[in-house]
Amino acid sequence: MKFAFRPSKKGIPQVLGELESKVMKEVWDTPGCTAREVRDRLRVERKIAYTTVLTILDRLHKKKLLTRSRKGRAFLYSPALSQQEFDEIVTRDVLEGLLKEDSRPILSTFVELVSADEEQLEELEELVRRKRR
Amino acid sequence: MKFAFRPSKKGIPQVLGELESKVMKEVWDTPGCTAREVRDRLRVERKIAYTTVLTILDRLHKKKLLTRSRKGRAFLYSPALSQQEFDEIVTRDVLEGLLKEDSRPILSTFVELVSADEEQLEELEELVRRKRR
DNA sequence: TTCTTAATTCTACAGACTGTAGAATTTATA
DNA sequence: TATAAATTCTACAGTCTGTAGAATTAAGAA
Repeated sequence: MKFAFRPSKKGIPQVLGELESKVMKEVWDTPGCTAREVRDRLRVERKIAYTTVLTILDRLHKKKLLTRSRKGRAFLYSPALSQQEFDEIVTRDVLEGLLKEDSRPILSTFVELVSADEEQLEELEELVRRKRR
Repeated sequence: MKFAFRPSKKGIPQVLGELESKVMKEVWDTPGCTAREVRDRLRVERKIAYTTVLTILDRLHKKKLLTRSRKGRAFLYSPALSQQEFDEIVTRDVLEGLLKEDSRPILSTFVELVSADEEQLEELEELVRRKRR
């Protein structure tokens, strides 16, 4: 996958557009759904054209985030990855991207941020300990 | 600052465009330089119009990455931040962005990636130890 | 088989970001 | 005050995302 990570956003929109994110969420909630189903569920929130949803589904499919199969004349869309897998890949790519640089300042900034929460720091310590045996 | 981080790139272009990155580098190398100087130095590599360089300098100034003052009829451009400061902010923002999510998987992915290099892992261990007392 | 209609595909435009650069305008100084 | 240098203005292209109408395709009904 090749994406831009927007630190200022929260959740999936750090990586996908707002509407793309909503559509992904619908498909994660209901794998194997049709465009019409997605559109109907988005419609609850606000007015949106059916073809807009189709375009987004198609773009997510081109990005290989959705798979699809035919049922009658409609497509059934499913996630290519679970949200956990997706999150994992994003985290990995972003961290690898950061660690391309001199790792010293990254390590220290990371530890500093993690230290803001005592439990997080303990968790980190434990993880390091386990690796270090 | 508000930026998108592109993990697939390397260095400053993870955050700025290619040309913007080159221009920043020139200004970091020679604080207080003029547009003409930057253009002349970029010219060594490839053909580029003077106004293109001006546009980029102006955009970087609008992004508050460059400051400028007048000298005669020309502007002198200087970095608003050292490259170290810039890198630090990027690292911080990206890590904070990641840590908005459930931190457990991020911690473990981080430790996993860092473990690929024994020295990095030791460094991390030391940093954690220091925080922990 | 042909028709109806749901569904898809095609096309397009807008706004943000980046690269690119000519044209018009301003201004320092000879 | 004229001129050359510098800036500002404007604009277009390509990418990404949001938006949606128009045209086309094809499943299922008659």
